[in-house]
Amino acid sequence: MVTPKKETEEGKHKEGKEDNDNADYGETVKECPECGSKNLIRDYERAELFCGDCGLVVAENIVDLGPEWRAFDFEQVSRRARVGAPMTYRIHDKGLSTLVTWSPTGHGQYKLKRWQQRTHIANTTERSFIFALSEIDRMACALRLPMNIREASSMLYRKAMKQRLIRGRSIEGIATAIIYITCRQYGVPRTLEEVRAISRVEQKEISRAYRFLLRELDLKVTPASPVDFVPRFCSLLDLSSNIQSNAIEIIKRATEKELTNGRGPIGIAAAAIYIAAILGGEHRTQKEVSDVTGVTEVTIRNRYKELSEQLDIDVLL
DNA sequence: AAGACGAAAGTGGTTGA
DNA sequence: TCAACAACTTTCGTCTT
Repeated sequence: MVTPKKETEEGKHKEGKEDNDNADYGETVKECPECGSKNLIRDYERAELFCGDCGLVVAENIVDLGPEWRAFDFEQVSRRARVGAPMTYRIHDKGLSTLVTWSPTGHGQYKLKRWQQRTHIANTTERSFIFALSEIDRMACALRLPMNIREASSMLYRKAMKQRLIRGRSIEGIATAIIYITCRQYGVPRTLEEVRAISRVEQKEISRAYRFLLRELDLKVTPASPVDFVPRFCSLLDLSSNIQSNAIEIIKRATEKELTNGRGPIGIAAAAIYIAAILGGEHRTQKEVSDVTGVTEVTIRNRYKELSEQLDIDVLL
């Protein structure tokens, strides 16, 4: 993710303003509009302000949204033009409903029948698309995801549909995988387990759809960083914010020493949190951390042994 | 009694011939 | 397509507090 450095003022005004209504939100907002939490975290590297409790991105400035974004130039252009109601991707026809008037004069029944046949296919795909969007919305709500992620998910689904990738596959599976992918792209990753819990399909199918989409849509999803999980896990464990920053510090040092290579990011995050909590006098048992993060106590032990030894951290219980 | 520890065997995904 | 492989899980007996 590359944060945009100051371009010319011109460019800022033309590009930025309409696309991101929360442009200066970050300076004023003090609590999460979604859950009311005051635990807001400022991430300068990613140029975003997000809620430590629900993961809601309150304000952000992300420009690099991946290669697929640019393909939708037309919509972006029409979005910038201040004409008509704002369009949203979460409505199946982008909010532009077409009213088909039927004239009693003309060729009557026969033509109507032809029209119905021709549009039958369109109607069924349309229907499944509506269903997919409602599913995306349902899951996004359940995961308390911010609006921008929901919109991005809807867009991705639309793209997959345009490329005829849905045919013969489960809508649920694809939709779930898309949620999973989008969370990753926005740096607020959910674990596979968390996503599975709110989905109607099993993990195996989510994984299959996930790999399939990455391949077919040629998406680049950088491996999740352990740091991305820390705020949410810490708040689930009811740990104070300085524990949180200590855990992130531990992860950064571990990354520098390349202790994280080839290890699962969640296990690293779990161990770092476990260590930071003990050092900060807010001890949590391995079981508690395990329950929240979804990695086993064994893995937490192994990671935390490695980290504490290699980083010379004395953890006295 | 609860938590931490670690050995050993099992599982699912990745890789390379 | 298959086997080797590494990370992680499951299970379980033991030690520590």
